[in-house]
Amino acid sequence: MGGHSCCHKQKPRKGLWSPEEDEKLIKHINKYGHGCWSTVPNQAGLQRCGKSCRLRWINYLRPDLKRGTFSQQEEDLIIELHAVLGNRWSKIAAHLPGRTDNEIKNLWNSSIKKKLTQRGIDPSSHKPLVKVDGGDDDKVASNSDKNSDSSDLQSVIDKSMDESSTLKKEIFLDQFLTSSSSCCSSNSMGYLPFPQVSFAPDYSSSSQATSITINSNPLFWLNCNAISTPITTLSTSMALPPSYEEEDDTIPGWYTGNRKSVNDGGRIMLQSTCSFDSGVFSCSELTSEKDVQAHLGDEMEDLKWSEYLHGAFQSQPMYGDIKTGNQSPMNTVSSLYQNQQLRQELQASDIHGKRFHSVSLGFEHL
DNA sequence: AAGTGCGCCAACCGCTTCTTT
DNA sequence: GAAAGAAGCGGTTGGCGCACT
Repeated sequence: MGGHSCCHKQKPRKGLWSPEEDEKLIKHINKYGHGCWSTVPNQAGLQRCGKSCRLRWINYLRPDLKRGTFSQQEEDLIIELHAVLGNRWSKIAAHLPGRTDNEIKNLWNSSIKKKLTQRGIDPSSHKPLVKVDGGDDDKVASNSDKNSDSSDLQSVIDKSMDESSTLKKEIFLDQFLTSSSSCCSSNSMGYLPFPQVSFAPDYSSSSQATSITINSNPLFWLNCNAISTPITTLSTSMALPPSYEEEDDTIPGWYTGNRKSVNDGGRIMLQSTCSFDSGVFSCSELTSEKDVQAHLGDEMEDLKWSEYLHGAFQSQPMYGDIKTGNQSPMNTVSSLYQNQQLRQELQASDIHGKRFHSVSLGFEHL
């Protein structure tokens, strides 16, 4: 494209902006607003393309920009959001006030990517990297590439999601987003009759019992003040090694995020502390999807179901050394880690294959 | 001091999406 | 519904500054 309508008349200036140009642009926008960007260069007396003016304003001159280095919390949030949203920088930026998509993209490419790789995490898939057997020491591969046997929960999920239900989820989400008409506040959100998948293999009778509830309703994470996050509530006793139970809040290994461990009559309940105002969701609260509108912060989010799946199940971050037990101000992101925890716990179970077959069957009912 | 390599970041490019006519 | 223009987005590039040799 190169040639915008605003650039036809005269050859636009390129390259870095001079302070004079900045001043002109600021003055003009402060006085008149930007209106149509293609007319800004002429009106402001700039020999720039309107697109270039827009970019300069958005990325550099806007008064609400937060300059300076990213905090650790911001970085963590970016990583977590990236796990959910992928390279959708503008979406990610929407959750970091004062930061631009360009800034975040640059940070990702220059810094975060490297850090994750050093920590043995594939920055694109957010899965742990593993050494390739017999290969070059430096060669690593995504864990999921290697461990694809049927006992791998991830592959089970991937298969069931990718092959049989992604299309349905997309259709569903389309309906969900387009049919939405009423706004739901953070404490009166609507619910879909979406399968709240539960496996409850008699957890009252056996120490081997595992009760897992995966709430697959996109609203559970779309309607979140700070970040969209799937809620995975799990109450389990068998999957946790004794040390977990003893250490209460401290889960060794990769996860030391924000969680509570509640002793519930012999069972250890790991509970999300997601910052949903309403706190507890129940099936009885479900309403028709017609009544539902997803909110992500203040804006409608156009997440597709397949992306949700990737975020919730396929792209679980494992940043044990990032999370150091201190609670992030962004509480809501922590539940992402819980999905990872869920996976790990299920991997310890010899029955999880069946369980996730049930998940996919459940989704089939969409 | 000069040359080189590297990282960071602002800006560009081209494509897609949205809006208007 | 189609076409055109505008805006938005994400990948990529290029230049600057710094560290190292």
